[in-house]
Amino acid sequence: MTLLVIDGNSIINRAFYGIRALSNKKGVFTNAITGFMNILFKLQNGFSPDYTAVAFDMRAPTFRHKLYGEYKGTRKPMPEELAMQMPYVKEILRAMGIKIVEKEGWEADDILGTLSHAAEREGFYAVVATGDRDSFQLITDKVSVNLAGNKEDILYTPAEIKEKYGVEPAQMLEVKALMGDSSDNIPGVKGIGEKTALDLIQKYSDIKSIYEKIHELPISEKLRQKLVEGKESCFLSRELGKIALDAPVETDMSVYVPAERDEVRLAEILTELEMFSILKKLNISPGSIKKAGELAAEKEISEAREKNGTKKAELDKNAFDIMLGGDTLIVCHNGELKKYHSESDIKTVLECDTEKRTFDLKGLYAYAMTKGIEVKNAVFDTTLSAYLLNVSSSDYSLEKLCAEYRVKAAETDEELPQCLYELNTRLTEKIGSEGLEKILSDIEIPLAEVLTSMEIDGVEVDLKGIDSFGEELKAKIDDAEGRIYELAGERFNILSPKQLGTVLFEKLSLPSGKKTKTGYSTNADVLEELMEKHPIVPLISDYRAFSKLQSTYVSGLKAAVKEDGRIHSTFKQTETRTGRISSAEPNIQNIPVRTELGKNMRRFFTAKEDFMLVDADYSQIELRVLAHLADDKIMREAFLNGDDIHTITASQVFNQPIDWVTPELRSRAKAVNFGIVYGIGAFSLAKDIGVSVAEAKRYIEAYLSKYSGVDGFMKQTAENAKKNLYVETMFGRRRYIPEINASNKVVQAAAKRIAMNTPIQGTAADIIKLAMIKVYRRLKSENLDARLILQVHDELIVEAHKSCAETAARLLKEEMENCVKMSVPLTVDVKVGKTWFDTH
DNA sequence: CCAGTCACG
DNA sequence: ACGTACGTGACTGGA
Repeated sequence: MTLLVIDGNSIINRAFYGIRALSNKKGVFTNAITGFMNILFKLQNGFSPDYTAVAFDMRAPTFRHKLYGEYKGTRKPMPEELAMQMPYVKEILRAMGIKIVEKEGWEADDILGTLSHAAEREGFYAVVATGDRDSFQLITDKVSVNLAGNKEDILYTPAEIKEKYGVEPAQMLEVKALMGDSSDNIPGVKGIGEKTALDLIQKYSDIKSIYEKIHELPISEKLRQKLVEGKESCFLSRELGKIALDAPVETDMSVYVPAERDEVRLAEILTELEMFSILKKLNISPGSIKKAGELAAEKEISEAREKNGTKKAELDKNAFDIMLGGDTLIVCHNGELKKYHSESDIKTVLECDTEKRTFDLKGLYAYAMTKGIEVKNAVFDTTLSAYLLNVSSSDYSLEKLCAEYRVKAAETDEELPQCLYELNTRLTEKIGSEGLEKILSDIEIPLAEVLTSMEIDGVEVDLKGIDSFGEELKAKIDDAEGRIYELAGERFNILSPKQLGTVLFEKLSLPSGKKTKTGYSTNADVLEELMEKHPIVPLISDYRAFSKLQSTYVSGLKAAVKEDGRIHSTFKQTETRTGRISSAEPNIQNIPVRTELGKNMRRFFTAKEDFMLVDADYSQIELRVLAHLADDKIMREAFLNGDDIHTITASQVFNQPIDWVTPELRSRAKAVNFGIVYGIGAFSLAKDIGVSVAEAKRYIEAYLSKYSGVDGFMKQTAENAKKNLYVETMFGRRRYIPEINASNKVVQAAAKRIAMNTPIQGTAADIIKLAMIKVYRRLKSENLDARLILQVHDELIVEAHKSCAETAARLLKEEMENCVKMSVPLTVDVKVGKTWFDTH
């Protein structure tokens, strides 16, 4: 028979600090709960205990704790993010039927001691699971300690302790009496550390024996003096460190046999916490999950309806719920599922007038477009809706969504129609109650078609050109490499930050500034500081730049070219938290442009024969969005006048007439403008433009006092975020930011910056998405031999036949500038060229 | 698989 | 005293 007794506080504490912050959408943190549950599973699987108990601290001002108070009273209070997780852990344990043991005035440690001791008396084995080593004194032949959450997953037995510390487990208390424990505020003997303490106890067994013959011991006079002076503290420490074996808790083991678990309750709590992986590990029956889902959904829906005055969604039963599985089209209709395999059948279904609710619309378009099939009347998409409802998720699989929206997941094809219908109903309701219908129907759904078309078209690349550029780079890399080895006096891997750090900061003794978690920082900022200090530094900087170009761009792009001589990047529609689209395999949105050398890469992105590239980019779209959202008088005026915004900002911030603004001042003002958009901090601004932090602080203050609309907008946005736990773009796209109320100041400050930046970046993203849809449609309706092929956040690229390139250019500018009405004009610069390089 | 680095808007 | 601007994706080295 085995008893598992867990130190709840200690394990939860470990989990909290060991796992990065996780939270559900409502801002309940879940990292400690998740960590605790995983450790609990591991312990249950590892030891298959017959009895289980979880102990928690309950400190109260009893006599014993008044004694403690002097020492332990100084312990930091539990952070709010951790405290809020405690009741959930307890509730989960109760639902699992696991006994919680706590007693006013007693610490978890004492309960561990008492229960393990009681188990031993019965002749049982006991495993004590805790995060700290205090409990080693409890170890006996029958009681072992598992240091849960530790890397080395050792089960500590008397033999282990003896081997590791050279003393008996019971003597660990004696050791502690000497060395103390700073984390527990146990003083020990001043000046004695672990080594001396272990040595003394190994030789003399316990503190009593030591002090009995303290004057005869063959030890240094210095040590003797320390011991004599620390005598009182030593005996007190022993008392403080001693774990009780007689706490007044139930010691009849039969109480700790787990009771039957309440599956519905478990499912309820875990779905509320959005802890689906744990839910899965518990193997809860689908019936219970469904029941819990119904209960929770009912509650949530009625709450949402009450708040928004909306009524229950009734989805059209005649519409199709559609999914693509490989080359098979799965169509659910009125509870029935049909599969279509032949292209002509699929064409008939997709092109019929019946309304369609899809799952992964872009995927469906990808299939359809390549076969010349249209998708008619797509009115709803599961994936896109789920994205709009929670832009921060990284998994929009059907399985995950069913769990998140409390719909019973389909285990067989027969159940799929029900599942999709219910899931889509839930999503439709939420889209409605959060005001996201427009953004779904007018932006994301039509955009899916545009993105698919762009992916299919791709962009032509000049392979020969890339190759010869690669040759040039190779020569530069080899040359730099040779010189670096020469200056360093050895060969090493220059791309290894670790090896490079050793060479720069140890061998060459250059002043090392910043450090990273793993060693010296060697990033571009650090190298910049060292530029003049040693001739090897600029070479390393060059070597890095050449290698980056070679590996990511030359080799990377070459590998991505398909048989048609074009690159077909994937545009991801549900990836970013701000509403931007992202590009991958290869990423086409980070092709070099800022350096002369890197810019050359753009020569290899070219229009096909007889075609031209038409490149149109928004000018300062984010600042214009800010001027509009903040309704800032001065900033709006500047854009309405067509003034240079950075010059105006310089004139405002530095209090200079416009004509007196030097390039240097303009450049600083530009950095301030960027900083404002990102949610500025004086430290970073100072670093960016190379002035003192005090100076940077003055700039920001001046900025916000001149642009008072911006100041008000930022304050209002942060306030709204705190109240709602989300922020919105001009079009209502939402991002939840639960961390906005974090007690950790650093976390909260970061959340605040996100809150201020997201409406700006997100609105700009909404605008260009609208522009893409308009441009796509117009190119089509006007029958131009021109296609939208690339998007780089504020820039659209069209490949147009040379005969209509100028027409396409005018069309692009017109659609982009007029796609939304704002209180400031949007302006677009367009250029036509054979290659991407030529259009800049 | 993560950390560090660096390319873009 | 601490950590320090928003949003991405790809590559390399090294545990």
